[in-house]
Amino acid sequence: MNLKTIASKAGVSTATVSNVINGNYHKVSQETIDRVQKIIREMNYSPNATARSLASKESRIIGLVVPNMGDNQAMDPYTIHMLSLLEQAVRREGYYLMVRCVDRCREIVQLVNSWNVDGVLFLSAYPDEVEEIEALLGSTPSVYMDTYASDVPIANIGINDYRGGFLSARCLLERGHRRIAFVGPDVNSPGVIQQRYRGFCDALRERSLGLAEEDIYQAATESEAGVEIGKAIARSGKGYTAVAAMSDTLALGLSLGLQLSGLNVPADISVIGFDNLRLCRFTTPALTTISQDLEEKARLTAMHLFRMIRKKEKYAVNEILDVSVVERQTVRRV
Amino acid sequence: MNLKTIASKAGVSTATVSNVINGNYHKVSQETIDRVQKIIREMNYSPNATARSLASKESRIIGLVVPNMGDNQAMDPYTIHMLSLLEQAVRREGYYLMVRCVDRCREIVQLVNSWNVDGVLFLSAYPDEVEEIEALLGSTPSVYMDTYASDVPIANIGINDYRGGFLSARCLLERGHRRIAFVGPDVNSPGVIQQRYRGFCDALRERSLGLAEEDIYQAATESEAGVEIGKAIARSGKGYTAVAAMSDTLALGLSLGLQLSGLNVPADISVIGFDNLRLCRFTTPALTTISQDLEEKARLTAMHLFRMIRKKEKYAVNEILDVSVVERQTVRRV
DNA sequence: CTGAAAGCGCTTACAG
DNA sequence: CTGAAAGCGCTTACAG
Repeated sequence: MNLKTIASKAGVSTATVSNVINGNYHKVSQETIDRVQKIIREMNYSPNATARSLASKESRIIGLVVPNMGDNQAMDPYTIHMLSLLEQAVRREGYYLMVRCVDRCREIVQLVNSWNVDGVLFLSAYPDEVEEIEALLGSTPSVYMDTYASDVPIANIGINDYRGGFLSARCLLERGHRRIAFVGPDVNSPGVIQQRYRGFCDALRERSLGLAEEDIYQAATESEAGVEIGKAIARSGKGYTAVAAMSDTLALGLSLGLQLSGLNVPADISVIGFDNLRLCRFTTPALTTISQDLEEKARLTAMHLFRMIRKKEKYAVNEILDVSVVERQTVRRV
Repeated sequence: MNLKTIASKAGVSTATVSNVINGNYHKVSQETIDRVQKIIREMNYSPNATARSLASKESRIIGLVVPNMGDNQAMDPYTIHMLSLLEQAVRREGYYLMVRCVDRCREIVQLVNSWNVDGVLFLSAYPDEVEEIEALLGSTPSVYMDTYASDVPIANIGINDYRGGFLSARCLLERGHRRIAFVGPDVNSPGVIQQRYRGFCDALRERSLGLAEEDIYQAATESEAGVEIGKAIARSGKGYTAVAAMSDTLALGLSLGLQLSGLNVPADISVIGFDNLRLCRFTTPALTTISQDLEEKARLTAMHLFRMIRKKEKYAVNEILDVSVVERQTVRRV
């Protein structure tokens, strides 16, 4: 059941069997190849990846780092959808996916050191930890998603968050909304949300409008948090006609909170989401949202990682995908 | 950066360092322990898992097998939610999670052989492949979810599917529905759906009703498939007053299909789902469904696996969790 | 084209 | 309590 067994059955050395297994055909005669392969098939042999990895310093493992995950946290639909797309991509290349949820990205040290991972994918990272992570990773290929780290040369695949925020506001403005609430995670820490926020404000500014401090409702991206905010908005007495949420999950929670407070969406108040998750189409009313192309994002991310692995060379790149408004039923004209 | 380095810095043998790392404290004096640990910390050393695994035949890797996944398929919300719960459980125990999506479960051979995984979790398996899988796995601990394989002694954590189906029908019957459509994957192959189907039929039978062949609509669990079925049901002219879907995702798609065809849920037709995914609460109208406790299911599954690992012994067990009706807004009284 | 041998970084009896 | 040494199952120069 190991190389040695195969080698002796075939009457060759382990080196030769190894060469056959690894496709180094130019080092082996055709008849030896055939004989060895036949025996491997007959014995249903599959090489021990652990030994292989130890000897070759490669592992065929891709580490997937899911950040912002405390001990008792489950993944949100966006994360989970992306995970599933990346798993597919990794599987197609014949690699293994090791998923690691962490609170902060630097907790991956062990994953990388221990398992000789061939590459690491970050579902997102904070700008201020990227430098440390890269130092840690050394020459191990890595690709980040949605990471704004202008000072460190990394491979990043993201979307045009600024424009997403801009379109979100413009969609509401064009439909006559003026009293708008903005709901999302912290707009003050650099990253995805801050960019969306800036775009959002700039669109308002074009119409000589602004976003007051009190019109910004801070919430994590889970739907549960959205419910509370929805209620708060309903009883705020601020006369909002629309709410812009920075994620679809948040938007769904918001809508529920608003409805529980007696407001009808969109008759009384409009809601716009962000991401265009699949479930947006299946709610009633269907959620109007800013669409990003998750499939393409996953595809590009995997593509760059495997290109680095094949080239045996890391490189920096910054691919920014476009976004667009998907109009459904939760934003009405006032 | 390896054991040897640490050993020489500490002036001891690699065996001693190894003992310290592995907590075999009874084999080492306290002062040696302290000295070695200090150096390990100073050098920020973390052992090579690959070498460790090769030497010890353990890996700290848990394989998670996600079945029914073709090459271009993404995971559905149920799968994905469960994955996230299991990842959490595995992480808490200090293990690594290797996710493997497969079409049929037997494709895991490589995973298991190659990586010396310490345990395998199956998100579900077909009864007819369980025996083969178990032969393959040998003494490697394994726990299945939602698997009906009465002839092979395995550890299985499931829910009372029969009762779930029964409750689904009874909920509709009690509210006066008589013309009911049943929507779900194949009821003819043994497993989860067949059990639900049987329970469903038995509840109808109690009222001297039955389910005609033509009232059974077969569909995969994705929402997209549901949309088409919803349309088909709307134009069937069969006068259904209610539809029972065997998954929430299917129910959401169904609702959309019905609405696109001009039927209002629940005014014109009622819908009941199955699973009680989180998103049921956030749709309008909120989905009435059969609830299963995913958290508990994940917890029990992980618990049994790690118990086997610690005991170094596989055992058979069949834990069946209860289900219940969660009434929301999609089923009305007629 | 083929094989003997060293080495990857650990763990684990075993002897002392 | 400690260490020398074999071994886990591969890969990879290197010599022939």
